[in-house]
This record gives sequence, C-alpha cells and structure tokens, in this order.
Amino acid sequence: METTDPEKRILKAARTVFERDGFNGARMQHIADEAGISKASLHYYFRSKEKLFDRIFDAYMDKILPLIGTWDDDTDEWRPKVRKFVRDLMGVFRDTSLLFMVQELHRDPKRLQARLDAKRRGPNRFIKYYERLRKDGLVRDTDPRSILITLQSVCGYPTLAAPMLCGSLRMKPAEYTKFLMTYADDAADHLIRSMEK
Amino acid sequence: METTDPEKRILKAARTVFERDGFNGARMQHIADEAGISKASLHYYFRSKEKLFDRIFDAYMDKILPLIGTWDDDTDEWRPKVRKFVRDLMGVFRDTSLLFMVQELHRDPKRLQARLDAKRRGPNRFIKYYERLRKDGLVRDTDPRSILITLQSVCGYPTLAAPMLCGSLRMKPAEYTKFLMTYADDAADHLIRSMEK
DNA sequence: ATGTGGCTTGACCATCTGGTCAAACTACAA
DNA sequence: TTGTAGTTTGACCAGATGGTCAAGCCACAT
Repeated sequence: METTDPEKRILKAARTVFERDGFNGARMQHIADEAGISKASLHYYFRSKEKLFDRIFDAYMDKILPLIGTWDDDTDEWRPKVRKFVRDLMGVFRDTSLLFMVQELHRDPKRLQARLDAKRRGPNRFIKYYERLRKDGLVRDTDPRSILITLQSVCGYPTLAAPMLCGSLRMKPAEYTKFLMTYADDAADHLIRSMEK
Repeated sequence: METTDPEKRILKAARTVFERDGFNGARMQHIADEAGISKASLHYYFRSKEKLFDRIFDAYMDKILPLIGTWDDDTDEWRPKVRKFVRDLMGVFRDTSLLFMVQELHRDPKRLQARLDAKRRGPNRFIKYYERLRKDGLVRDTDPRSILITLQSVCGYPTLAAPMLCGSLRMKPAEYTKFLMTYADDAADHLIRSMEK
C-alpha cells in the first residue's frame, strides 16, 4: 500500500521518526531508512532537517486549527458541542503525537506565535462562546479561562503522559489506549459538569 | 549565594540545562559552563551523561512520590484533600519542569517501571481511596480511573503546554504563570464538582 | 544510438559531542 | 622540604551527524 511518490513517503517516514524521537533525537539517516532511500536523496527533496521538520509541524497545525471552528458553528446546543470537541481533539491526539509538538514549542516558542499572529486575532473563540452562553444564562458564572485550560488539559494530557498514567493505572499500553475511549466520554461529562449551573 | 560544594553546583546546573533542553538537547559543555567548571571536571564527578541524568530524574521522583501519601492520611474530609493535592502537585510542577520527565519516559518507559515495580504494588492509592468514598456513599458512582486521569491532567498539562496555552489565552508567560494561581483553585473546584453526587 | 534532464547514491567533509588522560595544581601531613 | 592524595584542566580522541558533490542511472525525446 506504499505510495511510490518519494515526497509523500519521506513525509510519512519523517512524521514517524520525529514523533518517536523528537527533533533533537531524530536522525536524518533513520528517516531515510524508514523511507527506503539514501540520505543524499532525502536531502535532494528537503534541503535541511529544519525544513523537513517545518513541513511536519505545519501539517499538524492544519489538523488542529479547524477544530476551533466548533465554537462558531451555531447549529447545536452547547453540551453536544463540548462532547464533539473532546472527541475530535482526542482523535487528533490519538493519530498524531502531541509530545513532539509540545517539545518543539518549548524549544522555540516563536514558531507558534508566527502562526497565531497571522491567523488569530482578538479573544479566543471558546472564550467568546462561553461568555455568550453565560450572558444567556445557560452556563455557570465562572472564569472561562480556567474552563479553557481544563478543556485542553483533559484532552491532551492523557496521551502526552501515557507512560506515566499507564504506571498509575497498572495498565499495559494497548489496554490503556482502549480505555481512553471510555475516558473520552467521562471527560466530556466532567467538563459539562464544570460548566453547568 | 552559590554553594562551594562542586557536586551540588553541578546538580543544580544539570537540572537547569536538562529541564531547558531535554536529555537529547542537553550538552555536557553547557552543564559545565553553568556550573563554572571544565568539562573534564564534570566527568570527574559524574562519569557519564546518563548517570548525571539519573540523579536528576531520581530527585524529581522523590519530590512527587510523597504526594501519593495524601490519600492514606485519614485526618481530613475528601474535599480539602483534593484541594491540597492539586495545590501541592501544581507546586511541584511549577518548581520543576514536567516536560523533561515526560520526554524521558517516552524515550525509555522502562525507567519508570523499574521504580514503580519496587515501590508500588496493588491498585493505585487514589483508586482505593475513591472506592472507599463511594462505598460510604460520599461521592458519585463513576469510574475512578477517569477521575484519576482528569486529576493528573488538570494539574500537569497547564505547565507542560504553557507555550500553547499562552497562545490560546493571549497572555505573556509571566502573566500566565500568575494566572495559574487562580486556575489551581478553579481546577480543584471542577474536580470536586465531578466527584460530588 | 544519442542526448537530456531528473533522480539516486557512495564517498566524503566539517563540525560537534561524550568521554579520556597525563600533567599540573593545591592543601596538608611527615 | 618532600611526599601524597584529591582535584582541575587543556589537549586530544573516536564516533556520530547534517550536509555536499561528482558520478552514475534511467526514462524518454530526438
């Protein structure tokens, strides 16, 4: 089922290696091996490790950014929206390692700012959405910033700190991954409880 | 105010550099510079980068492990216990970067298992505690494993993903760090809400 | 057959990095 | 003063790593 297009094969291989080893731990030779080509060919397609990394990073952002649109879509009540957001966000984190993103943002926070400054202006969309709900008396009168942090925390941390949580719960990784399905529903309930009056 | 004891100076320098750059990104030369000694001297005290890292790792675990004792101490009602746990855990994460721990556990999950197998047997203490509360009819009848994950998530993620959350909240890092005080109280409230009947 | 342009690669390079070592320095005992 | 044990370091090494390049390969047009 492998693509013959070398560029796509390289990008897939790079994602695998970068997510597993992080930018500093990743080796161009390993990416080349994974893609089944020579290191020289790899440099023929992507001039440097940095450029290749940028491509992976950007693809990741393109997966996440559409999710913030959830809060602009007015066709649903807020509870299903929360459930959908949690499900979608955890889905992205299941497919793509959040760790390498957090690592890289720690290494160079400017990388994120460059993208945010271009795309997002004004207050965060969830904050705006929550304040609208609050004005309408639909949710509890509390600081939406704390809700936002909690929202991202309960979705992101479980995959980020999987090895630690496997330890705490005495689960094998496969068992843990399966349990996260159940957890996602519980987490959404938890958030809804935090927001309800 | 610097210690003259070289070993302590080295450990402090190593913590600074490892937390900032991660194991793969950290350079022995940088640690030596930070400690104000030569690289050769650094190797005189700690034979290898691995050994030095192990010392930092172990010191970190020694800070965290005592916290699980919270759930064995029966002098309080459960609500204050939760508040105390959140405050203490976030305090540790404020002083010591959680990121390098998560990174390293991802690189080599066996490192954690070695410590857990020795120290912890049987079910997690929080799980046991929650089940006792549930039997006594004091808390909601829900899966304690999800509560455990949520508990650790809302404490750990805010510092782990600080750059991302600074972006979402349009805050400067200093402002964000300050806000985490307020957040800690809110997070404890949310947890209590999700445990209450 | 011959040329052409894109693709591939083994060999190579400069640099970096963890780690070693012999020589030098220091404090203190004999 | 001399010896000794612990400490410090500049110089050095071997291996790894990102990146380059000239030469070769291959499909296809002429």
